[in-house]
This record gives sequence, C-alpha cells and structure tokens, in this order.
Amino acid sequence: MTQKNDKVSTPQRILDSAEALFADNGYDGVSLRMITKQAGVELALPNYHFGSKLELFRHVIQRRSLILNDERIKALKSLSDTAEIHDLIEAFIGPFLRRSLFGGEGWRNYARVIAQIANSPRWTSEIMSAEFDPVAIEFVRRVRLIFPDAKAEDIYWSFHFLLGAMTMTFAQTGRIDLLSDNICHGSDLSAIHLRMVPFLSAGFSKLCAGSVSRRKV
Amino acid sequence: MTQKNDKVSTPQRILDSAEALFADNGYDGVSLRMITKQAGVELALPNYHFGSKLELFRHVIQRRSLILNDERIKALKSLSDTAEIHDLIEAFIGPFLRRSLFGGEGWRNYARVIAQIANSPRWTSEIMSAEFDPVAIEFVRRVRLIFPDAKAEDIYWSFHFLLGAMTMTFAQTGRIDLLSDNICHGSDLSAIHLRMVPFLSAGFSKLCAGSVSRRKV
DNA sequence: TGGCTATTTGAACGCGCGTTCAAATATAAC
DNA sequence: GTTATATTTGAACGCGCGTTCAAATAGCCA
Repeated sequence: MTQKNDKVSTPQRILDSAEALFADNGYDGVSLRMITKQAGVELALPNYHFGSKLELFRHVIQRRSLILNDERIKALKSLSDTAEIHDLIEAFIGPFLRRSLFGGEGWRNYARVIAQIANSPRWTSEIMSAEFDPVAIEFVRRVRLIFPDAKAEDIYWSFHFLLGAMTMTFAQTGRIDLLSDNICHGSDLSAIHLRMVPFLSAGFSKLCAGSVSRRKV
Repeated sequence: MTQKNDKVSTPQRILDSAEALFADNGYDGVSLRMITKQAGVELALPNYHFGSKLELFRHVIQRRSLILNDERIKALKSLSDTAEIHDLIEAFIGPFLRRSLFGGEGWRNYARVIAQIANSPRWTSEIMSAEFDPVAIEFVRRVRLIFPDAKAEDIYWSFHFLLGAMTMTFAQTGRIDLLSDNICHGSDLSAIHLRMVPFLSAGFSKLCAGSVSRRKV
C-alpha cells in the first residue's frame, strides 16, 4: 500500500497502481479492489474517473504509448537517407529502451504490461495494432528504402521477430537470470542494448538482403 | 460447446477445452464453468480429476511439454559434431514448429498458451523454467561448442532473443496479418520456418562469433 | 449376480468481483 | 459568503467465482 502523496492527483495514483499490478498479474489477474487499496483511494474512484476497468486499462496503455510513439517517429524522421538497418532498428528500439532504463519504475512496469498484451490474442487489434501500427508502418517503409529488392513478406516477418525479441526482453520475467545462473540480468538494460541491435540487424540483413525466399526448406 | 464424444475420456475432454480457452483468454480469463460447459461435463469434474484449477493448468502445460522436450533433446543429441548454428536452431525450433503445423488444433492452442505464460512473470519459475530449462541448458551447451570463444552472456542473450521471436510467432495473435494487410499470415507456419531459422542464425553468428562485447554503444 | 470402487451428478458454500448511487465534502467562481 | 460544480465517501447490488459434499450411478472383478 503506497503512501498517500497529495502532490499526485487521484487519477494518476490510480494509473500508477494499476500499471504496477497489471505488470505483475495481467488484466484479469487484477481487481479494482487491489488497485484502489494500493493507491490508497476509494473503490468507486476508478469508475468515476475512467468509466470502467477496461477503460482504465486503455488509459494505462495510452498514457505512455503516446509519448513513446512520438519519440519513435521523431527518431525515424531524423534519420538521414544514408542510414543503415542498424540505425533504423536503433531508432525504433532506442526510445523504449532508454525510457525503461532512465524513466523509472512506471516505464519499467509499462514495458511489462506491453509484453503481456503483445502475446495475447485478446488485445491484438483493439490495443496493439491501434496503438503501435502507425509507427510500425513507418518503420517498414524505411526498411524498404534500405533493402529495395527485399520481398514485403521478408520485411514483415523480420519485423515480427524483432517485436518478439524486444517485448520478451522488456517483459523482465527473470527467466534469463534463472537460466544463466545469474550471469545475465534481465534488468541490465545496457547489456541488452549492446546486443539486441546487432543481433536483429544481422537477422534483417540476412533475410532482406539475401535471397532467403528462394531457399529450400 | 463441443459435441460430447465418448471416444475421448473425461480428463482429456477437460484438458482440451481448458487448453483452447486458456489460449484465447489466459489463466485468469477462464473459469471452470467456461471449461466444463465447453467440454460438456459437470462443474465438479475438473476438481475431481485434477484437484484444482491451478493443477489443471499445470497438466495442460505438462501434457505436451513432455513430448516436445523429448523430441528436442533427441534432435539435439543426434546432431553431428560438425553441426552448425543453423542446425542447432533447427533442432530446437523444428519440433515445436512441426507439431504446430501438423499436430492439429490442440498443439496450436498449446503454443498460444506458452506464448502468454512465457511473457508473464507469474509463471516464470514455477512453469517456464521448471519445464523448459533442461533442454535450454543443453542447447546453450551445444552453442558453446560451435562458438568456443563466445562470452557466456552473448550466448544467453542470443538465446533469449530466440525465445522471444519464437514464442510471439507461435502465439498467432494475428498482429502480422493486420500489420501487413494480409500479405503475411501468422498461421502460415512454413513461411515462418523458412525465415525464422536464417534470421536467428545470423543473429547468433553476429553476437557469438563477432566481438560485440568490445563495441562501443 | 453381488459387492466394491471409481466416477458423475446437482446443489450448495462463502467470497470477491465490477458497478452503482445517494449523501457528504471539497473546490472554485462570483 | 453563497452558490454551483467536482470530487470523494461508504455502502450496497446482483453475479460469477473456486471449491466441497453427499447422493446417485457406472464399471468392474469375484
């Protein structure tokens, strides 16, 4: 139960608590009673300020996705015409990574919520596509400029693999800590940054610059 | 509500319905009443046969992970000493992909359940690590033989990116269908197979054969 | 066939859920 | 300071949840 801090408005306190709890337990694993208890507010207030539990959830997502997508679009737009795939991936992943790294607990929780809904068919169209497809489309457009001969399918699938690697990494489940016997730490975002961009760049180059589609399975 | 088929035992009918519903809605999004209604059995039967909802969930996972891990271990063990990273990744991903492709609706639903729990901190240790770490450790050991000079961290992180790309792809959320305007289909597993192994192989080679750790960020 | 165990049935238990509402209180405008 | 509006309070609503249990039935071996 968080200390009540009057510097923060009631809607914000509700959003913060909801975000943290959704990150740990998913949408259906959290009740309004858990959220209001943690936020130190009355049970009726989420419905008063947001209308329903579902709309509260949407506000939790939108609050940061608006900021994030704005930064991504700006990073993509500011790339020069000679940008390579490495720069493109950096522009897409970088803002998310930096926010998770320096943006405090809220951004870290947000990333973990995104990881869960990105892998759940329930939220695909109404949240994931609605929030993130515009910037994804811009990203794909830029990839096409770098690999003009690439097939559209190869680009889309590469992007899909990027999404999977990115979201699971940001989910911070602690799996890699367990698996590696604490050699690696899911919270070490600079170690991630160091590796994720080169890994994915190599994959894109292989698929979009090569002739994978003509290979034999 | 599925047609009651007496060829299939009650526990199996419960497992099948539970699997399908968990795939769509996650653990907390499904009730025993939904499961028993779909299975065409009485409400009390899941508790009679499995003890509790949680143990039913664990049975849903274990039923197929035992088969899958057995196939993976066999595929890894049968690799020659001259196997390349491409073969190794194929041995790890192949069994899962083939089951999803030819194994019917049950295996497809299972993959979607795995994708959700793999990205949820709640199930990390008690299910994901418990079920899948042994084969992951064997995979990592084989990667080390191929890239003897690679740092352990680079191998573990590469594996983590592989996991993310694989699980989200198998989650079949329909996101790529929407994004690509139906150029790509999440259910087209042969298109996936064609691309995922080369993409990930390139990433592994870049990270584990190169000198990424000494790069500047 | 008779007796024993395994399974199924149908109902009930207490509990926590999302939501609603009238009353109380705080806030802001004049 | 009064009035109008915005917010908070505390309680209640019906409903669906996981689980339990005694009674009924089915299956099986002597």
